[in-house]
Amino acid sequence: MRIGDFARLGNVSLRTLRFYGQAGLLRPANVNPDNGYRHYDPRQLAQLHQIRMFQEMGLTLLEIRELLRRRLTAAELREVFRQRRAALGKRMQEDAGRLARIDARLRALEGERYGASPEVLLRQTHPVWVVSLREKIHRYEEAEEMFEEVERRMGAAHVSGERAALWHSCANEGPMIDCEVLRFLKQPVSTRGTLRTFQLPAATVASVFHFGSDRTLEDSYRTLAAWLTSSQFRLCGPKREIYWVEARSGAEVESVTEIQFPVVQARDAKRALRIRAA
Amino acid sequence: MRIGDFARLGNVSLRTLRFYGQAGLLRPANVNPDNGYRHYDPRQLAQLHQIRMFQEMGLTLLEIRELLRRRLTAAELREVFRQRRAALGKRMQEDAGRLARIDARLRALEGERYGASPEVLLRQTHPVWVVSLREKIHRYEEAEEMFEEVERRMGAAHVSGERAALWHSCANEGPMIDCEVLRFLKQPVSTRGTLRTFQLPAATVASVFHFGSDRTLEDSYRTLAAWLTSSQFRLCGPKREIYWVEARSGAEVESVTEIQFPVVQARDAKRALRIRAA
DNA sequence: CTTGACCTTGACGTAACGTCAACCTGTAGC
DNA sequence: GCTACAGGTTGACGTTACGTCAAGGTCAAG
Repeated sequence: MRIGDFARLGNVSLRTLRFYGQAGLLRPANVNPDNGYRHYDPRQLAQLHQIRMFQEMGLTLLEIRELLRRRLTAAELREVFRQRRAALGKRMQEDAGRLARIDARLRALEGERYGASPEVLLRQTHPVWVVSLREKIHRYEEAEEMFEEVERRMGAAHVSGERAALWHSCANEGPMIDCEVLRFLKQPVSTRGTLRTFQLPAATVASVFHFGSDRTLEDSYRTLAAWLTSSQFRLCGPKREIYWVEARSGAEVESVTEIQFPVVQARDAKRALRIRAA
Repeated sequence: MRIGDFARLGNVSLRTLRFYGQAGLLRPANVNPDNGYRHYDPRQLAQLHQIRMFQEMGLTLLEIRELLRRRLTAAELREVFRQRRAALGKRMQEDAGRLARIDARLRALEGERYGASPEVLLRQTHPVWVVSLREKIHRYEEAEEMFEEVERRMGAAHVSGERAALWHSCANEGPMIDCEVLRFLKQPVSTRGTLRTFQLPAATVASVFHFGSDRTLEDSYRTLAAWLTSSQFRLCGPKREIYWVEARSGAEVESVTEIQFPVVQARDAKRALRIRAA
């Protein structure tokens, strides 16, 4: 059986078969030494389909080759499949999140009559280690002192990351502001007293970047709030601020502040999704 | 802001930033002509995150570049997202199938005490156009005549694909065998009378390849039946046989027959899966 | 003998970077 | 002024699983 016929039966391209041969996955049963023609045994059809099956499960050709070459024990095989299962499950989880975010952007586009907010990003954050100090304060300016206290108590060595803050409650929600100031860390460190070290969890956040003076920060908050009400997401944790770049007196550096609203899909949105999927 | 700082803030590698620059996606705000150093404006952080967001939705860098370069209308943007949504949905569907098949193989490994059946494949078939003739017959041998009738009535031009058959009921299920013989087609053709043309639907099938005489075909059926009872799948349609290679008298060619059992997950397996996912 | 289908090897392209290698720059400490 | 050394540069090659030429050899039919 020549390569063309074999490829037709196996529903693969000639290139694929030549590639499998070269990769040591599925060599032709014999090769005519005069003209180099590859000849396949019809029995190899089963092998070809086996390879395609493993491939479809997400194994790489290298893994498949090893799997076929060294006769694996049942335990090893099980381990391979379990790993594949886990990876697939993870990807499906992530895809579900991606799908939700795309839906959110689609809905934002529907409500375009207000002139949309292309500057609002909807993304996943990574978990990050932080050291924090939480206090109730009267004015936002007091946060500065809190940062300075954290930095004094930690020493310069450990606090290499950016400043950030969690606003557990804001000025318009009561008489006091519940503020938690953070510094990002590279590794967890041990802390005592009022200083806490923990891993700021990953989250889906709606975020905007604010450039320039803090006096106009309110505008960005309003943008985010407007986005939130028109989306099918709801706030699910304290608002975050990250001070990526801070203006320094003297140097002409503009500050860059990111405002993040951690969000989850509202309950009715999830239900709608499940119906659509079914 | 030099490239290293910008990369740290944006949580990307230097290589990535250089690549984005070269790809015209995100060029440094300015480049020192003396030493070639790239300098980024902190404002570009928002652009970088926007790019990463689109990328995470599954857009290619090329698409993102076009999307950012030509200011798209809301309608065009919506179309892009809708397409992404559809692709993601499709992948999630497929992944669900893959996951089920991996689970099936894992379960097969658990029940290894019987010596497993590594020759049983569990795979997806593609839809394929066929012409068919269905009749009730007494003995399997009569199928041969049915094939000959189909081929006579179709003419050689159209029936270029392999022979195959659907067994709606077999000898052990009643006095008559309900047999539908098929020939694969490249394109649909119009047929009259008892000949039907339709697209054999895609399916998840458990299959084995049988080599050699039909007299031992029963063995392969038994293998598949054993696999089926130990799996959490159940038959969901007529058994299929595909005659990939047919022995010809004279030539020393062994025949190759594939037996396919179309299957779906049993109801309890689906429930178990849903619980595990939740 | 020609035609056309089929086969060969070899080379390059894909997407989004990772990972060297070889070399240049800027700053800090002595 | 010299020396580290951290940080920058370009350039090239590797990754996966093939697709897509290009240039040329082989085989069966008419």
